[in-house]
Amino acid sequence: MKYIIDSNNIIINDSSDFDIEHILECGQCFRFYKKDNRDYIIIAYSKILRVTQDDQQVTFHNTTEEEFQSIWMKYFDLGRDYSIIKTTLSKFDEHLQTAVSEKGGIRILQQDTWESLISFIISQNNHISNIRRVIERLSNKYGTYIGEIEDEKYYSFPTIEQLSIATEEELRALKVGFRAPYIINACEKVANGEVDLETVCCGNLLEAKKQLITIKGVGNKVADCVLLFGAMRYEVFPTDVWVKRIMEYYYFKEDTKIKVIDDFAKENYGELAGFAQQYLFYYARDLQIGK
DNA sequence: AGCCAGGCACCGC
DNA sequence: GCGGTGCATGGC
Repeated sequence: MKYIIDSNNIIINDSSDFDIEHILECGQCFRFYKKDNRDYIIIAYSKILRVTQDDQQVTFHNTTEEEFQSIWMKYFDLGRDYSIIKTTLSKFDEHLQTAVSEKGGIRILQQDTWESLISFIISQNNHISNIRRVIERLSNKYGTYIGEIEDEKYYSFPTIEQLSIATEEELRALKVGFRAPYIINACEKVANGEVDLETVCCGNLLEAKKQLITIKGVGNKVADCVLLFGAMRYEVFPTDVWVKRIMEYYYFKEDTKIKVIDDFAKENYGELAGFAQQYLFYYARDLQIGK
């Protein structure tokens, strides 16, 4: 995607496949702050970025070309042509076509694998607003101070080493609830190499998933989220309550096992299953479909 | 007040 | 292997 440099800002003029609200509010990431309509502060890779958008353009504030190329191009997946993905998915059926049309500004962020692992452990049986608050508390306590905007201080997501010092009592004090031992177990298994993030990220997919679900508190769905949102494994189809509901509502017309939905998605959407999932999830949740 | 949330571990069968 | 239940917390 082409960009232009305007003093301290980087600007994109073609935003047909980029909507900062869709990208952030679609449930894939948790470390952002809405300052105004289509005006967000994002924390990722130990950096703070402000993004604003209007009808003409997207502006990435106060960043350099070097930082933009090395971090944000990748983070926002700007090297990928989403118009092809959307066209392909729209051809499958009218429901997917509607979801893609309504939520066409979604892009799947290339987030950090470790941060995704902990974040989606926290996400289980939880509301997105609460997930975000818990992750913010974790970052404030165990992460590194990375700067401030308008008197608000921001902290990076804790590294494995930083989070490994946390005790169960401390974590419970941050209101992670029953997930406290899960986080500790994730720290242990990643630190001692039983779970190799390099494998999760770039190795054999089945081996990656096998390793992930050895962690207490990581089952099929959390593993799939880590693989999709933290490891660019676009062939996985995380099926949560919302995806289950919309798939039952549109396709199966009855209570359906997750395995059946998963197989259906893989067979139909193939390499694009992860993208399909995200359009469907955001669309369904926004409209409360099937609830 | 009771139900639910981007589920999972644990238990009984 | 499969289905039921409890789980911390907060919002509605």
